[in-house]
Amino acid sequence: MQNTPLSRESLLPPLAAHVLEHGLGGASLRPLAKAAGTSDRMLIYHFGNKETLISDLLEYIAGIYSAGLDAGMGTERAATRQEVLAKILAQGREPMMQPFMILWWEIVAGSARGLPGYKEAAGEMMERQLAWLETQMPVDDPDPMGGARYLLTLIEGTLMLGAVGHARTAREGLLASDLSGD
Amino acid sequence: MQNTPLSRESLLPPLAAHVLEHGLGGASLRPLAKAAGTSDRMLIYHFGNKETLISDLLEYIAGIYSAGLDAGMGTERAATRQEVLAKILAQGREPMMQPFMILWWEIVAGSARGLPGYKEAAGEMMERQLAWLETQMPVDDPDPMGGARYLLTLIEGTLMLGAVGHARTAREGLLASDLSGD
DNA sequence: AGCGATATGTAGCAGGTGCTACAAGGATAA
DNA sequence: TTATCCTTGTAGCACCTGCTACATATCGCT
Repeated sequence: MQNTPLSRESLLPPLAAHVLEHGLGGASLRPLAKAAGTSDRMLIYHFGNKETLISDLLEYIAGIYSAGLDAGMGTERAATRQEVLAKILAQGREPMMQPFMILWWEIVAGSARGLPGYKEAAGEMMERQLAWLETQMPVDDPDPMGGARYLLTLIEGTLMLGAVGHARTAREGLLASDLSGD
Repeated sequence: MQNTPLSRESLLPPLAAHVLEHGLGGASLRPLAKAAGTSDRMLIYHFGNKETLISDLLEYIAGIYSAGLDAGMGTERAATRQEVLAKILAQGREPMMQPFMILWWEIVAGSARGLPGYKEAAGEMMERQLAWLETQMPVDDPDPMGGARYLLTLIEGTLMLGAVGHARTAREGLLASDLSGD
């Protein structure tokens, strides 16, 4: 036995990578351990049980998502709500974000079903996205707080429709909104 | 061995009931079979394998969802888009719809991950909801088709935020939309 | 040097997983 | 009656599941 001892902190990054690639639902200890270069035995030792592991992992993933949001975009503001929306939807379509988007719906599902740790992680991510959205609102927006919430609702609806193959429906819907530049 | 032989059709209702209660993710053959009063052996016999079973089950669930939509609401039209939205969101909050709402996010997650059968079921449900929504649009709406798509996007975003404990965020967002009666 | 706490490897347990082999019941057709 | 097919029950297989018992190595402390 050698080198730096494992710890929750050192284990979480490879675990998160594995979950981002393969999902949460089918995640079981032995594949997770293999991805982290350890054994299931050690995962249980460091996290206590699987439930805690998943909770900690979700919290960690929420953290890197938030950090990615903060770092991901410059400070130039959009001029209209419509531009903000377009910018964010374009960002969500980036290939780099894809594993995240896919995982996101699993987190929502777990949250809806009340699985431990899921709602906290999902709520945190929403909060961060909302906060970030507020900073992106046009400077002359009459109601930046409310507008950010409105856009968030539209964004999530659009993403959901995209996830089930109805991206076009959402696109056509946005054209019929007050955002379409009428 | 006795009475009416089993068939896919006779098996699907109890299977759907079980899945609506316990979810799709952890659904395994033996509990499913028990819920249907049979053995895993017979489920495989009638459906071939688990994947086909789940696909057929999703299709069936999409069907009963559609039927529920058709039967669920009267024909009196709302006068404004806002009223349509409020009516639908109220319907979604009904306790009877809760198992459906919870299952829905699992279907979305499976659809996003590309699991077989999920996208078809999710797409079908969206299509039905959209069609139904179009019939509910105000008679004097300038763009019923686009408006229905716009409302669908808002609805799904609102439901998602609700699923992760941010119902309030969505509510405040809707107040900042053009629907708020300004 | 000795001791206790921490960290890890090896083996294994009881139970669950999808699925299959085999046999047999019952209905139907010849 | 006999043959055939459809349907079902009983056992079981190989594998995976989370988790644990036990032994052992390593490190800091006294």
